[in-house]
Amino acid sequence: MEKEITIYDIAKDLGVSPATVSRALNNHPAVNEKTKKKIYNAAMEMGYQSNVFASNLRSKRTNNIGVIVPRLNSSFQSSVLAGMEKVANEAGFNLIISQSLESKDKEIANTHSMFNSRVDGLLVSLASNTESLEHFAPFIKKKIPVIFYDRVGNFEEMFGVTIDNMKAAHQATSHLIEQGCQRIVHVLGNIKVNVYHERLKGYKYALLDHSIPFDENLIIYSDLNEEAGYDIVQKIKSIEPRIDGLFVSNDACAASCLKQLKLEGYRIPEDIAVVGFNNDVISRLVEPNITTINYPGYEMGELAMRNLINHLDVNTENLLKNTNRITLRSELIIRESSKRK
Amino acid sequence: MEKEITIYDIAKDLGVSPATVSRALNNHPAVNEKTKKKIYNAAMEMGYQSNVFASNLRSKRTNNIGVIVPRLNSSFQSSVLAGMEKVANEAGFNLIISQSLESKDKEIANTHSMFNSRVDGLLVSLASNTESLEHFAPFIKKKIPVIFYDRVGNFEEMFGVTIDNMKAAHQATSHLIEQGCQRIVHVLGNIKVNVYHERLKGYKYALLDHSIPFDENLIIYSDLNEEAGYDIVQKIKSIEPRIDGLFVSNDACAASCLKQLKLEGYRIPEDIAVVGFNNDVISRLVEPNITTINYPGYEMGELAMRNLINHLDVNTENLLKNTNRITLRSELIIRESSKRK
DNA sequence: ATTAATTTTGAAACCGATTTCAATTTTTCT
DNA sequence: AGAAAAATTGAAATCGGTTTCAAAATTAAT
Repeated sequence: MEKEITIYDIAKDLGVSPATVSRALNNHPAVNEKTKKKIYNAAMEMGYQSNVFASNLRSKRTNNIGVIVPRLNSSFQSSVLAGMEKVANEAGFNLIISQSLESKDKEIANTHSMFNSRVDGLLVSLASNTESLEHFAPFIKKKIPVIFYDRVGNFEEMFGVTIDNMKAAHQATSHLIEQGCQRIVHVLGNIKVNVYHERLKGYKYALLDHSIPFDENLIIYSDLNEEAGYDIVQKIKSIEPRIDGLFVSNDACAASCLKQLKLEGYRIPEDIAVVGFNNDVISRLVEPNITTINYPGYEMGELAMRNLINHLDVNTENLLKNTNRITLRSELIIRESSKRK
Repeated sequence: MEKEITIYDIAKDLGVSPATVSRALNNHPAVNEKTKKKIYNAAMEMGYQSNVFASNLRSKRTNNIGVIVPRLNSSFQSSVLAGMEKVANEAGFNLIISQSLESKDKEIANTHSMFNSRVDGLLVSLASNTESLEHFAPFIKKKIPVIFYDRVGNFEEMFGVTIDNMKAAHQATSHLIEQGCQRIVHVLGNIKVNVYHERLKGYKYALLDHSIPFDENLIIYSDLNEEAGYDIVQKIKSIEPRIDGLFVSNDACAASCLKQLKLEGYRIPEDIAVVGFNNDVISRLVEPNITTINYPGYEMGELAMRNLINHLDVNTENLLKNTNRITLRSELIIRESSKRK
């Protein structure tokens, strides 16, 4: 075990006090420029490395920010993380990332673990079966900021960064109606998740606005993965009267449906017009290209992180009250899968 | 600011010494079971939370493991991270993740930052322009284990978890040859990256083994993103004599090429047989399905992390010498894009 | 009952940087 | 030059667990 260089070593070497060394290295104004230079150089030469533990112990800060995502291996989530990492890195924070794997219990465990490792702030996209936010209470009590993004839950009290899912779904559905669709199937995930809950609402309102009756049979619940297409299309085939529009809450799943529909001989968009969600790479690569909602994951990550970091400055306590929910702009991108001339 | 409960508070409350409290909470054998119970309960009731800073300061461990990836928003990397997170979480470690964005300089900065935050170990997939491993020297000197995965560089000294890229490329190329291809284009990324370097070798050897001359014109360098298809196909069109096989080092890019080739009127696989790499979701969703190499990202993450954690136990120093490079099994998955009856 | 062996416990040093408060040095002003 | 003000510096306490070493308490052995 090598002996580490401490500020005491530097102090002894230069015949000054550890206090001065500490101040110099933190660029404290109350230390003479010459002494500073001297200390910098000595620290350099001796290969000094600040001991974060000791420093954290006093400052009570880790410069670590926790992120809890439902799944790491999701195209959307990894864009979000990329955006977060960029902002955090530039601001000198580290990212501690863990995944809940869509399990409430694992989310709770992760939350505890983040709390114990004393992250300075927490960013969370909720698991699909999370029913309460109790497990975040310790953070609130200690005034450690917690910001939710995307999966913000149906809880009013919390900060969150989302898109307007209702509006987006309304747009998507309206678009299908404008293309002549009258019987539109909506495929979505667990209704407990705000994201799907709101999209369903948007779907319903769009029907209402165009005087199309809502039909419960046209709602299909799914885990939305890339293999779900088969089952979904089987269900679709059995629906009477025939459907002519399909709005899937996720591009990978939409692509899977598209493939299966083509296998079954449906023409897209003539027989069934299809709209996805997310604007994943995949929506641009399958044939026909899938009309989708552009869902700005990277920006969402940047914004959520920037917001969190703002909360960390003690001076900006008022921000806490002013910013309750931030809504990012999303947009419908019309492509071949739904465009009827 | 709330006063935090410390072991001193508990000690005073129960009339024992802080030392005993510390030992009890760490389940040290040299403390009476009854006292332990008593202390556990008191700690519970008082809402005690261990202060990691103080604890780290002595133990010199953070329980944080650093991961540096080229990009977070990559389907492959996020699978790897998912695997790593699972193993780390189960073993009680946190993951600190940062991305190099394929920049050597950012990688160096991230490495420094990880070192300063005193991670217990480091997992790295190198940026494409990294030319030396100097920046990891401080880790080596302090005996902090560093393990590379996937992008391990062309450096012999290092531990690493990879697949046998040469063999995989050999298999892919041989398969195309067996389907009757004679003029096979290989699309790959920066040759400095071991992954592409080795795949090119595999491609060449496969040609050699089937007595097909190597033609420099059939090698196309690309950044392999999902929009690269257009340029690649333009190049392909200009190649004389015509090509009849295409081996792309990445599924997203292969899909992009596939789409573009179809737009240009090529029949797949009759005119050009296509093989990708990675077995990304996308390879199963485009039409025709893309023949590809199954690249076990999740397992690679698990394995790399398990390996790193092993290195952390001081008793297993011998492991260091025994394990130099771990090679994961990969396999060719034959699908319609290359299957000629 | 006495001694030896074993368990438990506590006092105090320690990890390394930060910070308060007072002391010292330097600069400025009459 | 002498006093007052400003700029630097240092001693020592502090953050909260962990650990060493020795003392005290308990159990086992003779």
